[in-house]
Amino acid sequence: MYSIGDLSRRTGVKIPTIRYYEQMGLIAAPERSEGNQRRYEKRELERLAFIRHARDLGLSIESIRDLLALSQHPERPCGEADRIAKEHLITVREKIAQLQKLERELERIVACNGDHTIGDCYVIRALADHSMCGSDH
Amino acid sequence: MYSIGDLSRRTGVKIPTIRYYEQMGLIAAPERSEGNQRRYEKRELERLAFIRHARDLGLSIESIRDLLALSQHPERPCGEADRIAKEHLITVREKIAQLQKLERELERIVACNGDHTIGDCYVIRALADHSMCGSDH
DNA sequence: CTCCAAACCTATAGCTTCTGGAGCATTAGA
DNA sequence: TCTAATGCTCCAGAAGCTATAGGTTTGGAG
Repeated sequence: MYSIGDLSRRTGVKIPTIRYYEQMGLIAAPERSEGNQRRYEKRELERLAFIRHARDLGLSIESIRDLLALSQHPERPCGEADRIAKEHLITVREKIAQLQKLERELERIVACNGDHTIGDCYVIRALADHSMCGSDH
Repeated sequence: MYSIGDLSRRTGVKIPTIRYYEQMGLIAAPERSEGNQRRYEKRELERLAFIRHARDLGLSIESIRDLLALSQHPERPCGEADRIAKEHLITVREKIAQLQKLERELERIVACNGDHTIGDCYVIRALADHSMCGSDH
């Protein structure tokens, strides 16, 4: 039996976050001690570790909820779990591409040395005038 | 004189967002018509375009507030504006690196074909068991 | 057994950056 | 003059937590 603090230390999920997950229905309400404190079993530790890992990978609470539901049915084909992961991979790649565009633009903007005045600062001018942009964001 | 709708169409910033920016102090409360509707001048259109552009680049409201304050003092040296942009470039690069790590891990996870059952699905197993990860996130 | 600090409880509010709706007022054009 | 489009304020919600206040329980030391 683990207290909520044990669970937190073992998974790296903060205590209020564990309670939040319970409220959101990601983990079931656990047993309570006589004094009304949460007492968890190993099963719940594993489930929380699963959630933690998936969150680290950037999956949404919704996706995780779906994956958890799927994992309750080991006999079903796993195409759906695959689809969720693949879909997420696509959004991760899109984010990377977008950030790289921003990186290029920021590099251009930052090319100023900071040794002149705001009046002719490239940072300020670039932000004020979109037409100076190379890309089409 | 532009109505809030004109401003919205010209900058691509949604109407409630414009009102939100006013509330947050990013743009000044404009003149009002006799019937209490907002009436903007060209100056405010430019300021909003500046904000829009900076938001597109992912700058926080706080950073934008700083840049706007700086742009009010064209005589000052622009090192500060530079610093903000450079700092942002660093965080953008960090985000890219992190997402690329996730990309690699997801690629590994997704290598399954979806033609078997949840019980032995790599997606589910990989999420349940952190030790299967290559990287150290 | 008693005591006390650490850990736990609930409830609520706040963070960030908007977005949307309800219910009513104004404006612009036919 | 009429009416559709647009605008107003206020409030709630989304995501995913985090923090605070004010109180209770637990576990170990003496």
